[in-house]
Amino acid sequence: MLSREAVITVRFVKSRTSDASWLEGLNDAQRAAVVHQVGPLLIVAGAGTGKTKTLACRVAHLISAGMPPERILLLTFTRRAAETMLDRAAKMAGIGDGGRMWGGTFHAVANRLLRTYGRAVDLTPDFTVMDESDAADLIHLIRTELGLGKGEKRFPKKATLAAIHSLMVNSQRPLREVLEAQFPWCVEEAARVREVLEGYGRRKKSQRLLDYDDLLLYFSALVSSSGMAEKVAGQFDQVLVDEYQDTNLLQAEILQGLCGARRNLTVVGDDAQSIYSFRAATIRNILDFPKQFPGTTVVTLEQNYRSTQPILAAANAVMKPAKERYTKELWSTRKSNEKPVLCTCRDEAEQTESVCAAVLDYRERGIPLMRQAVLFRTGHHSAMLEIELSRRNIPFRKFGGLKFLEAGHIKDMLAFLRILENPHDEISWFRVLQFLDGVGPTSARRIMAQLGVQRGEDRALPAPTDEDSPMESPAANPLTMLLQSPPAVPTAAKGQLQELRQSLADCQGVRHSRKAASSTIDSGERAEPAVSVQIERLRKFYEPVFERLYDNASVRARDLEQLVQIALRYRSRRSFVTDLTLDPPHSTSDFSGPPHLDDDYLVLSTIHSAKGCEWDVVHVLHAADGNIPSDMAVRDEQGVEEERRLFYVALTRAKDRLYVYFPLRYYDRRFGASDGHTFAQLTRFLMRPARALFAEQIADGDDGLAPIRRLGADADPQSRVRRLMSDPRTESA
DNA sequence: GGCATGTGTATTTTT
DNA sequence: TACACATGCC
Repeated sequence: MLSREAVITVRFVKSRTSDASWLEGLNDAQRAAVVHQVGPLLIVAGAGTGKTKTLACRVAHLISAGMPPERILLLTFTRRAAETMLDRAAKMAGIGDGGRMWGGTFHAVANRLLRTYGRAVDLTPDFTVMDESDAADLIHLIRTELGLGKGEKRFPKKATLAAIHSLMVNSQRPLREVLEAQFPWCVEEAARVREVLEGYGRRKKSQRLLDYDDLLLYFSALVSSSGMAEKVAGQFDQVLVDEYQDTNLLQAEILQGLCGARRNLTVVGDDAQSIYSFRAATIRNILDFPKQFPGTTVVTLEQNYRSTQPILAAANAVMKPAKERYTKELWSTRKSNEKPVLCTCRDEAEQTESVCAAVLDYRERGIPLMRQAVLFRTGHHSAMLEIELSRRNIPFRKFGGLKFLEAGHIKDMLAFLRILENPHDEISWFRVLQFLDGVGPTSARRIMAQLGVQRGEDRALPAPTDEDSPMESPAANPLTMLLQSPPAVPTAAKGQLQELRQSLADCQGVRHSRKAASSTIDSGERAEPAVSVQIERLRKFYEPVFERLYDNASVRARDLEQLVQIALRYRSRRSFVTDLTLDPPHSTSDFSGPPHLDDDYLVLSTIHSAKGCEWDVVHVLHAADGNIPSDMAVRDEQGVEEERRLFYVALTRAKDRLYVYFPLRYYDRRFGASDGHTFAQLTRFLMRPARALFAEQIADGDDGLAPIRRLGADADPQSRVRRLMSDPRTESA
């Protein structure tokens, strides 16, 4: 897996030695940020202004000044970003193990701290972390139990309920307010929504499940609890936060607790790139930072090292009408005569055609696919392009959109592992039991009750006393129950049940149906086979189920292989399962043939996932109103403003060349199947004067891309010759 | 009653 | 594509 910023890292490290000469490579503003001494620091870093470099240098500087690496905490948006930065800093500072520094997402750091200090906030260290869809599934379970959704009125669906809950927690606003603001059609049902969510809270607690929001919630509790705050906060002398514009209120609260009175806090961000309000991120965090942390030093980085001046001019023009922001005007010394291109196409097919042609053309001209990217608002915007790319044997990887982890078969496999990890995990049982023939929701519930999956909800967790938590007696463990005294199942499933029990037992490293040791130690500690081995064993049971369940089983089987590959890197099942939910692989290469990682490939990405990345050539698809801005987001001004920033993020990913495509007609699935074509309007963000900064092309005309398009045609003699000469392996990879 | 199966439909962005 | 919902089968 290639780091998005790997290129920069290598280049930088090679040209610098490990003494402090790296300070010389900085401009004045960057240097000021790097050498800042104590107290809160806000670095307002425009797109491409060397933010990563500055942050890494600052860490290196701190270390050179004598700060022990393990007393530095770097919070980032993705784990990869943390790794990249710490790695760079370690090399600059000339220390071998950057591993001693703390780095990761808020969620990952929360997980790590809570495994150690969780007891202080009434949490046993053996909790499992659920992802968003697990949360939705658990909510669904409660929703049906309460008989909701059967009434004559429609009741919010599980995903909606999960979203409501998450927004409420992360924005720390009361339920009613959240409903009124974001889910007005659910206001009437407020009482029942509350009922479901309360049940959800109780269930999580009794089953030791934490969702993403809980991680932050408990983290916050930890750093504000009277006993632990000192201890936890006292571990760190300096806290640095990247992408601060995309943090939420809860995260700001955590920082308050974490930095305590010392307030040695550095935050970096760009208010113009705040694009995660749907996850309750609030632009207020960065705008109000100086108020929240009095005595803040503000440093603004405005020199852009990434893009050519014409690209920046266009991006700035798009941003100009934005209302509240830190004013900054990005500038670059990278001159160019090439304006960004606005390419009007007849329809999506022509857009696809144009992109393919341009991509291939640039490749011919020496820009590898890797240094080009296609960006779009939503995952399915690239559907047609993906088909065309595979038809033409152009390898690509897609970031964002449907994730590996969300695929049903991956969730299936994880469900087994999670039962082994936490035998009270209700959603996993519910999923697994229904693999048995003739077992549906009702039977699954019955069996779960029989096994005692659901602990009494009122029963408190074991008091946080001494080291090893006094687990319930082995007999009360649902997994042990299953192995010792199999529950009644439909006759058709008898054999399957036997297989299931055997597979699970094999993973435990404990002999089937033998009296479990009376030890009170966590059963996971007993000589458990490697995770990859466990997966292989579970497949014995799962394989037939899998083939019955999914009609494209052969394609999906590859993913299971990949899961095994990932598992090989992990020592324990717990860290594997946790890591996978906390830092899921987020690319798919399903359609582009077998993944040769060293091969050149084109990057397709949602704009959200493109954050922090850069490419020589960037193609932005579907720049039509309704797509950008998404018509889901245009109800209020804030929504539109966020879409503006999103578009800005897309434009500022480009270093040398930028293409924005505008298909005149697009297919809108909402309007029937026969002829759902809609005539589109150009995105409102490219009205005058921004539009004037683009060179306009008509894809279909005799000018513009016509010469480029010819290259793609088989009939073109030149391309036929080229094809004959080129290496077949790279050509058809 | 509960399960398998088929049909229609609605799909933002993600730690 | 996956999910909610309706229908027919054990």
